[in-house]
Amino acid sequence: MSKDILSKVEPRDSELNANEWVYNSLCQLILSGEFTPGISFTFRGIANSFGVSTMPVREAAKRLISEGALDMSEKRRITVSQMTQSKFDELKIARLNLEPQLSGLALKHIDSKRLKLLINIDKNLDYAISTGNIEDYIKYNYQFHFGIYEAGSSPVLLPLVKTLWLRFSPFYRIVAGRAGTQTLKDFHHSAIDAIKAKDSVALVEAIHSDILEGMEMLNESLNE
Amino acid sequence: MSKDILSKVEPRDSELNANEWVYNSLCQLILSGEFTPGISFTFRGIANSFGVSTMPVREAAKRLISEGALDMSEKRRITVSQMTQSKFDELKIARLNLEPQLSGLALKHIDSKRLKLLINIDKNLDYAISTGNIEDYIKYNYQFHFGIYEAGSSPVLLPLVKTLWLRFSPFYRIVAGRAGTQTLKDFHHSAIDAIKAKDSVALVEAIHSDILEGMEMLNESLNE
DNA sequence: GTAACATATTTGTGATCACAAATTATAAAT
DNA sequence: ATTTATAATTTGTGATCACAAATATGTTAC
Repeated sequence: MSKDILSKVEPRDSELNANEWVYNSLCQLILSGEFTPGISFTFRGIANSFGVSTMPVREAAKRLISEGALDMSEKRRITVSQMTQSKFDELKIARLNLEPQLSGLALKHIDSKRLKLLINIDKNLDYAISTGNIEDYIKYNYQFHFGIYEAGSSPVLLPLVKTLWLRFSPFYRIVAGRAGTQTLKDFHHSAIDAIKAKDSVALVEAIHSDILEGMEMLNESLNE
Repeated sequence: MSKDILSKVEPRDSELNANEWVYNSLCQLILSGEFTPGISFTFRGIANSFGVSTMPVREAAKRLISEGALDMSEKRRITVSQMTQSKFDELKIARLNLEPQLSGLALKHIDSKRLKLLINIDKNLDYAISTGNIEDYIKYNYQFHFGIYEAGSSPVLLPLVKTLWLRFSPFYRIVAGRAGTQTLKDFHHSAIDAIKAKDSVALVEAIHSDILEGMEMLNESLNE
């Protein structure tokens, strides 16, 4: 792992344990599409990059392995998990069954301040789509979805869903450089309308459609 | 943690890493209802019980913490997570949305040998219900569900569902000693019939009903 | 008896070390 | 040039140590 990883990562909060800092940082790197599937590390390599010992790295990486985001596939090597069609299908099923429900639970906790935030994120997202900026698309798409999900406190479903995102996010990198984003319909507008109207059924439906579309885009790239 | 934990646990396979052995063992203890909610440990205590150093225990326990089965709530103490009504509701939602789907995916991979196994497990389950033996009920109920789920290889959904079971299983202990099991209808028979008929819709429906009933039983105990 | 304080012990965290196993690099042979 | 054999390096694993912070224990004072 290159030494300049630190520049792409939040500096360490003094109150944060080393292992939590490493874990959060690796999550951020995965979720932002910074890691390509197949890229590989070693504990010592990551430890050197972060300037810590191997101990906190082991805890952080092992956790990500158990969450399915990383693999210890070849022996003595930590890799970003490769995607397969069947894994992808399962991820799609899990997302479609959990995330709409989660958004439904969160709806009643979305206040006007958060709504304003979501509208702003969506504006950035629109721009990213129109300019084909896949990196910003990844970032704002994540912020939009979790901006909704995190409104309600869902200690079970929210971490579950986050592990799903950790698994498919590296594959946005595959669609980078293509014109894929420009063909996307924007179900986020429907979601925002539903939130304004406090219409739970409509919000669930919008999130469902959005997931379907996003995963379809990824699926097409997977089969080429 | 008492020293005789080793007697309740599979002996260590020589090919298994220490941390995997400890993890599997702790899972087994949790899933079998051996641990009561609120019971607390220390890394060193577990390490002594298993006769290993704290290293593999840290990895195993940290993983279970990240999976929501254990908590590091009070500082310097590892506990079996306490249940709350809202956590329980989320677990119910997650189970109802994932497990029926998972059983549907697995159906086509259930051969006659596995069907025979399931019928046998169900027989044991019936007996456990009729005699009010909650410990056997827990064991055979787990074997029945995962006997179905594990038929198909679902690398995403299966581990996800397992973490759900790790979270609610300790609460079967609460209903121990009550006559709760004797009032249970047996949706496992419906499930077996559906498997025999290779009827996916019926199987999904049976698993759904079974989860609903099982969680309802737990929910009643939670509110007393 | 009970509260307040000081002491002793235990805890999780992070770093370091030893080691066998796996990988990579090097040399030799055909 | 390609394969084979050997040496050197790197890897994950598990154990141990140091340490600050938290807990438990003992002691005193009222």
